[in-house]
Amino acid sequence: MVTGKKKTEMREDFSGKVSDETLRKLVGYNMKRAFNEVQADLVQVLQQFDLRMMTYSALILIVDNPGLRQSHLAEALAVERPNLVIIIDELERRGLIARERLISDRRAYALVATLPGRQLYENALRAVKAHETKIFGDLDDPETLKLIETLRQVERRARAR
Amino acid sequence: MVTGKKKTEMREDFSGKVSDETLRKLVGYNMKRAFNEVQADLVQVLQQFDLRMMTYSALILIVDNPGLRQSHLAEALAVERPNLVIIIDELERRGLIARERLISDRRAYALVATLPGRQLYENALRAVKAHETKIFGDLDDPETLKLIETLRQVERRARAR
DNA sequence: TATTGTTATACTCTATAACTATA
DNA sequence: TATAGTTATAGAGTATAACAATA
Repeated sequence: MVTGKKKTEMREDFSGKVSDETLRKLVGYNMKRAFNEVQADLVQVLQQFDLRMMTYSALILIVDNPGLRQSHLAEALAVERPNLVIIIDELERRGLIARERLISDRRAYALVATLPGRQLYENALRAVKAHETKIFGDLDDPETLKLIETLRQVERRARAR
Repeated sequence: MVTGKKKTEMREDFSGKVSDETLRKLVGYNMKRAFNEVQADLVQVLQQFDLRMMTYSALILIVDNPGLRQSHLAEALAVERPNLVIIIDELERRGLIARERLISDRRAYALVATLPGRQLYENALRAVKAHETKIFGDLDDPETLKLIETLRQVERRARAR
């Protein structure tokens, strides 16, 4: 061996200098690592409101779209219907939303937010925006808007696989 | 009501036009949705090689860093040690890598890729790069490099929470 | 027959505590 | 006493099949 080092000695020289160049050249890997960190911070923010990411996303869509059905909510959030049931159960049990039977189609529910639900929406949104500003910078900056645009384009292109 | 529509009628008008403006203004939500789609495509690509995302990431680092220890690999991949064990088990069982005891510290293993492991690395990497080019465009383009740089910056800022 | 919401279930990913063997 | 790897386990998140009520 040219370096003069023995094989077994070489194999111990990895204290903190592992090469991850190959992985770091892949966009997907960097997306995963970045999102994991963002998510870890967001989870802590939402914990203060006793919300998880999916329960909060659902609450937002229900407040913004009063009366929508579970099936439409599931589609909008890209969640399977069975998984949405427990999310809605939790929001309803906490009195943040209500299931109202439709007269025109008695199979379906119209989902509506309660006053406490709308208040929690506002308070949590303020905290989430602060969290996002901390990580991404001003949310109205051209650079942030460009990032969102890029991500949406990536989503579309990956969806059209 | 000004529109003249009854409440219950309004609550059915949600066929495909759910407003998700609030969520779509949040960078994190767009990251999640984009990554979910990218991941779904990547999973299919790796399935052809009987690899999952974590087994493939681990294989890459072992090939690129012959002799590294499991603890260093776990740290580099941001995976808890117990979860890495089953990943390494699988790679070893398939003859893609080997655990070699260190003489200097008989608690630790040096992880090394086998020839089949290095060959699978090459073949899978070719497929993964094709998948990434399909979704992100040319991987050497300034725009792609900029996206990676942005993601890494986001990762650092979120980590420094 | 088809659809809405539901139940049951299973599989993956991830996180923690405690053990063993070595240091 | 501390560290490397391991075991067991539990919690999320997600996916599918099958059912009851209704269309």
